[in-house]
Order: sequence, then structure tokens, then C-alpha cells
Amino acid sequence: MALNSTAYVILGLLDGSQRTGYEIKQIVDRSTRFFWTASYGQIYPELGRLEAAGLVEGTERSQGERKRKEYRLTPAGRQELQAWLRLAPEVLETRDEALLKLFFAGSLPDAAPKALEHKRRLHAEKLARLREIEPAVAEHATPYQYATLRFGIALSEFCVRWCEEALEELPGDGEPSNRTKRRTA
Amino acid sequence: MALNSTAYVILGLLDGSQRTGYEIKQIVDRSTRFFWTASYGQIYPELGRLEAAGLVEGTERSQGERKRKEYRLTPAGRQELQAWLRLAPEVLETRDEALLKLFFAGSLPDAAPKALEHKRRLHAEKLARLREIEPAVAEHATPYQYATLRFGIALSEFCVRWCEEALEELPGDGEPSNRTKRRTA
DNA sequence: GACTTCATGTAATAAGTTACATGATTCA
DNA sequence: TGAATCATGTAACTTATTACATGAAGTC
Repeated sequence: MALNSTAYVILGLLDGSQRTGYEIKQIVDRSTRFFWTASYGQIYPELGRLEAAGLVEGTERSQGERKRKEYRLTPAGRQELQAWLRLAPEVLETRDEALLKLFFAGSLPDAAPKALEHKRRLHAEKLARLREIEPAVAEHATPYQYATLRFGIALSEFCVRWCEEALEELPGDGEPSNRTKRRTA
Repeated sequence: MALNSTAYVILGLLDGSQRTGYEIKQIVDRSTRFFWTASYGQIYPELGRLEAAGLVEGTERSQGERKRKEYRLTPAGRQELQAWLRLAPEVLETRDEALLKLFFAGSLPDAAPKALEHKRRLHAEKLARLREIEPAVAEHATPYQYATLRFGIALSEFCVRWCEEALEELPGDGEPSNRTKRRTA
């Protein structure tokens, strides 16, 4: 059937519960966002395509004047989700701007500690957000969903620690004006 | 000037060396690829735009009939690179399909150990590629470039270990037919 | 002579973000 | 009554991938 990744996020979130596009977006933002994002501009058109393909089914649940369309998985949609789950995952990508700046830190004095400090801060912020949602996930989500969260937490902790250690090991650390290493190769 | 991220990868790689688009792609594939990718479809058009903006300068170095255009950084290009290095990094994104499958593992019996095994394998493969290039990087690259590589290695090791531990902690591990947890919430 | 690498580029497509437009309901 | 939240959707744009087309030079 060749669906895109957003489609599987939607199918997965609809398995067992009926949800609106808005609710799907809310859940993504509080859970999969940390390793897989989706925007309204993807979710709403994709819901339409999935409905046309018979993988989800939408029901109007408008209360009064307020429109609201709840989607649920069809048997075909569930099969599609399971078929995807059986395939070996391939995508494993990262975009880390702080690391890119560290990579090029030879082009500007003092860029390395700055990059490491910022990287540390970004991981610490992510860690804080993950810890915030932890109690709710531990109670309400599946053990697998909780496992992905614990992975995110452990990973962020590791990254924060690594940055701190790298900052300490940096030659000339502490003393701000001591910038030696330069490069022209 | 509002350049895109590919532009900075190019500027960074041209600082100190003249290179062709082809060489830039080769270097990206062996270094920044692990945290920041760029394809030919981005690199060649971007080199054209950067030249039009006066940030890089290309020189024909065709040997015989074989065309070859080497680019080098202009002073304006170097300033642009340094200005970018001074800004706080923001982008920190991950796309992890294995984690997404673990997240939805409640929708298919046995999906969780499979996802974890695949995730472990992907990290182990990445780790192997990073270790392969380590000696060359340790010798020829800047200490900052080497630092980013060591981060990649340490991170991959962490991920491999986490997957192994998670597999052990999984209820019903080892015995293949013992799949309990299901979910319909 | 065949294969690989060096080398440049474009076209088509896919994926993803952001901003906008609209409006009801709920809560303080 | 004013702000926040619920709710749907589209348009414009940016970003990125993939495949294609072309051909010289070097290697086995």
C-alpha cells in the first residue's frame, strides 16, 4: 500500500481509541514528538487519504455548531498497522545543530565551549520535559510506551553528562581568554 | 542573510580548503552525515547560490576534458560562517523508526522484542561505521571533529547497551512463545 | 575492455513547516 | 468579556530525496 510514516503514527494512535485529528496532534506532541513528529499540515490530509483508502473511518460527532470528526481504525487499517510492525525498522536519523557547530568550532575561537554548553542546555531542557510527563505515562500508557519514554530520559541524561565531561576535558577550560587551538588544514 | 543549514555545512567544509561539490559530498558522507546530512540535490544548487551571494568563489580546474570546479571561502563567507557559529544552536531532532514501533508494540504480539533487536542492530551497525573511520579522524581532523566522533561512538554504545538491557527486562524474554501483554485502551 | 571512481548537474517527487482563515466552546 | 482551548482545514513555501543524464579518467 506504500503509506508514509505519518500514516503509521495515525493508525497506531487510533488502535483501540477513536480520536479527532486535533487529539492525534496533541498526543503526538506529548509523546512520539521526541522521536517522531507530525504537524497539522500532515495529519489532516493524511486522515483524508487513509479514509479514502478504507483504513480509517470517520464519524461526525459535531456537538451543536462545533464540528468534530472522530476517526477509528477499520479491520483493514489494523492489518496495515500490523504489517508495518512486522517489517524491520530502517530510519534512524539525527539533526544536531550543536554538534555541527562543535564540528566546525575550529573556525572561531571559543566556539567549542559555547557549543557544548548549548548542547548541554538543549538536552537538559528535553530531559525536563520528559520527566514532566513521566508520571502520567507510567500510569496511563502501555508498558511499551513507558519504555520509549524511559529510553528518552536515559538518553538525555547520558547526553547531559557527556557534555559536562567534554567541557571539563576541553583544554583551556574555565579561564575564558585562553584559546589556543586553531586550524588551517 | 538567512542561509539554510546546508549552506553552513558547505561554508564550514570550505574554511581552510578548496573543494569541489563532489568532495564536499564525500566528506559529509564520512563525517557530518551521522548528525547532519546533505545530498547532491542540495549541495550543487547551494554552491551556485553561495557563489551568487559572494560567500564562496569557484575556480575552473578542469584537467583536459574533465570538468572540475573548486570552491573556496571568500572573506564574506568566512564572516557568515563565524556569525552562524556565534548563534545558539536550536535544532535537535531525531527520527527513530524502531522506537516508533516499540511505542506501538501493544498492537502486535512479539513486536516489542523484535523492535528492540532491530534497534540494537541499527545502533551496532552505526557504531561499527564510526569505529571504522576513527583512526583517520583521530589523525587528520581537528580535535573538535574528533570530539563529535567520540560523542557518536559513546552514544551508539549507550544505545546498544540500553537495548540489550531492555530485552532482558522484557517479561517473557528468551522463551519465544511466551507473549502475554496486549492492550486495548 | 569493463568496472569503478571522479565530477556536475537537473527534474520530479516527497516530506514537512508555517502561517493563515475560521469559528465554537469553556473558563476565569 | 476576554483569553485559552477545541477543532478543521488549506496554501505557500522550504527542504530533502531519488533518479536520471552525461561523460572523462583511472584501475584491474
